[in-house]
This record gives sequence, C-alpha cells and structure tokens, in this order.
Amino acid sequence: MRPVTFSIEKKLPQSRARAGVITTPHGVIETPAFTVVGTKATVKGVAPHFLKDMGVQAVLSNTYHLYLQPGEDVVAEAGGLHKFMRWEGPTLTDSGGFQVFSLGAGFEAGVGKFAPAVVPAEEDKTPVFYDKELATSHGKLAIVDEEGVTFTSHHDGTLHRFTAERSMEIQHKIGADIMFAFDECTSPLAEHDYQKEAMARTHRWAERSLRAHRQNVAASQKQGLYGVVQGGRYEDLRRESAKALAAMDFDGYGIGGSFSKEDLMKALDVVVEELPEEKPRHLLGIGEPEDIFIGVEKGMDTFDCVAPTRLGRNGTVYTKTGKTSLRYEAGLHDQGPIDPGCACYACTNFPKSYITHLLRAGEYLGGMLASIHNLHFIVNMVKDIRTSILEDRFDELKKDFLSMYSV
RNA sequence: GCGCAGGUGGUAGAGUGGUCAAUUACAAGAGACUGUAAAUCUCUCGCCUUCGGGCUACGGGGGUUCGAAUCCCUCCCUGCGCA
Repeated sequence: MRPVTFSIEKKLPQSRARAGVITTPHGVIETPAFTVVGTKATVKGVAPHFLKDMGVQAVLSNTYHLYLQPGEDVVAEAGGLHKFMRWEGPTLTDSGGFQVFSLGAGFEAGVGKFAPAVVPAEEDKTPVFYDKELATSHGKLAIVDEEGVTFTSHHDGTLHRFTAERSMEIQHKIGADIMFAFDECTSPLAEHDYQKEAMARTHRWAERSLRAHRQNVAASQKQGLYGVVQGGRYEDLRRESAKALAAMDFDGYGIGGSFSKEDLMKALDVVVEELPEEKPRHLLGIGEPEDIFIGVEKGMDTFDCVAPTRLGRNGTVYTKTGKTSLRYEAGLHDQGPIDPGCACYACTNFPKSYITHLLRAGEYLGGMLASIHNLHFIVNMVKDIRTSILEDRFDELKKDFLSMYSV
C-alpha cells in the first residue's frame, strides 16, 4: 500500500474538473484544495491554531530553506516536520527546484545564455568548477549543471550543492507526507532550446529522485513522491514532459514553471491529456482566484501559493469584489469588516478601521490578521469549488464568483 | 539686559560662496507581489510645464558678489548660561 493514494469522487462531464480525496499518513486532503505555503516550517505570521480553525488541510514547506535554516537534522531531531511545527495534518515539501529559478535565472536578464555545464568531480559535494565570479556577475546565486545545482546561500554566501539524491535525502529527513522530485524551474523567458535541455535534465533528475526515494525503504513507506512537469511555455515540450513523467511511477504530479495568464490554460490542456487520470495533480505556485478556477477546470487537484500571506503582510486583502489595499487613510474610517460576510477570525473580530491602522502603523498584528483573512478567503473559495463540483454546479459558482470579482 | 548656540522642505536632520529645488531618514501618496533571498521592493513627494524648461524658495528685511541656504548688517524668534 502506497503512503499517498488518491481517489476520485466525481468528475464533471463538461470540463476536466474533478473532486477527490488524497489520503496521506497524516490525514486526508479533500480536493480540489488550496495547500498553504509554510516555507520555513511556518506559515508566515499565522499560527497552526488559525490554520486549523479556518479549514486549512495541508501545509507546503521548502527543502532548500529548511536545509539552510535550521538544517534538516534539526527538523528530524524534533521528530519531523509535523512535530517540529506542531501541524498535525498533511504536509508537502517542495524540492528546492523553484530556488534553482528564483535564485538563478530570476525573472529577467540573461536567461539561458550562461549556466554552463559545470560538472563537479565525482560524487564529491564540493563544486570544484563553480565560478562564483561568473554567478554573481550575472546577479545569480545558483548555477545548474547536469548533476545538480550549486547555490550561494542567501544567508551567508557559503556554497551549497543540491542534486536529486541530496534533495531526496533532505526531504526524507524533513518527513513531509508528499515530496517533490528535484526539478529545474525555468524562466518563462527561456528559449525553446534551453527549455528542452532543462526539461530533459529535469526528467533525468526525476528518475534519479524516484530511484533515491525507492532505495530508502522506510521513507518510501511513509512518504509519497510527485514528479514535476516542466517545458516552459512551449506546448510540444509540455506534452513531452508530461508524457515522460507519466511513464514514471510517481504518486502524483506537480506542474511547475512560470506561466503567463495565456499560457496557463494551453499548458494545462496539453499536460493533463498526458497525465494519468488516477493520480493527483498539483499546480505549483498558483495562485490567484481566477487562476485557480482555470486550474480546476483543467483538472488540477491541489494548489499552493505565497500570495495570501505575502499580500496580507504587504497590506492587500482579497474580497468578493477583488483585491484591495488596506493602506489607505480612508480605511481608518470604515467600521465594517474587511470583506462583508466573511467568517474569518479577522473579519468577525476586527473592523477594517483597526486593521488598516495596524498595517499603516507597521504593527505585526496587521499583517497577521490580513494573512489570516486572505488564507481563509482562498482556502474556502477552493472548498466551495469542491462542493460545487460534488453538487454539479461548478459552472454556476464560477460564473457567480468571477462576475463579482474584478481582477 | 548681557553672553553663547541656533533658526533649512510635513518632521528629524545634512549642506556652510557656484556642480542646491537642496544628501539622507521618517512621515505621506501611488504601484508591484503567483512552488517566499519579501512584515519586501519600486515610484512620487515646493508650484507650474508643450517635460526643453519656467517660477518661488533655506526665519524677515537690506547688503557684498558675476553668483548666497552658505559672507556682512539689521530685525524677529528659540534654547542654554549669566544677571
């Protein structure tokens, strides 16, 4: 019996939308679901009590960040991620693949024209050929080669190396219910040639991740592993990637990479055609309400995104009519809730006036309350989507929601 | 009353003859944020503008100088000390 299994409860005939249940050693995730990002074993500014209270089902942490701080051994010593952060429900860990991108190619400049194949000597973790000058002169903290990725720590500038095997090793120690294969998240600006090269490499890393995971028998009885589809904004590569990964025996699939709004739909269409129906699909890093509707329609089961907490900390909140900033003076004179009708802790206990004051004053509680509200908003929006699928009124819900919500 | 120090943009506080509409910080205003290098970052922040520039400005007034926030005189105000 696999530690992570998926069953589909209902599929809609007019789209690929579906409702199901992912079972993990720490409980179930009823899908579609929004999993909350808790990078460093904490959902920034929101204690587990509130997560549970608002109906959060799963938390996604990050391998690279926990490896750097406090170190995977500390997490293991504490009894694993769940015990460490006092979150009893399902957890996931991203592999560090996203950091290859965010610390490497970044969103702009110089994508693909460097990242020379730097092959370190043997299985030695010391990146002998790593050229720090080269990396930093391009404003990068990560350089990719066939074997893995060399990072410059953003904490102290020290060099670190990730390979598929290393990512698995760390993720095993962290102990999340669902792990992700080590991948290279590419820039949306990367050329076809580079995307293809990176994708092929990601596939090789996927096989290696799978192998390393299976080799750790104890871990593979407790943790599931998802492969990550790449391919950038190219349909042919997306299809190829999905096909290649579908042939590998993962417990589920993540769809990675960066998308433009237009690309998202096309990419998911292609990818889902190739992925096995009976495995869960996680749309990595997405997102905004309107994107989640697209994802669900295209057959995505779970989502994650930093937006609710990051936006909240920065003073923006979701409402039924769209996003709004709480940093304006006018908000100080509004004694109603942030979003009328919202049942979250922030809205049922504090007026907009007070939360606006906190945010303007730079008080921690402001960002915490806004984060709680935003998480509640998204998590429950996806719960409503799930219910609507089960009750066969997804299209209606989507129409109602989007007619009110301005992007 | 005498002595000393000082009066600069919303605030604090640089500048001490030209490169000053004036460093910087904060406040204020606007924008961004999609697998978290983010409780962060970007822009605006005297008035007007055809965005080339124009105008009014560094307590008030007067003066020196080609040129003054910067030097001189004078007045007003503030703080400290002495009477």
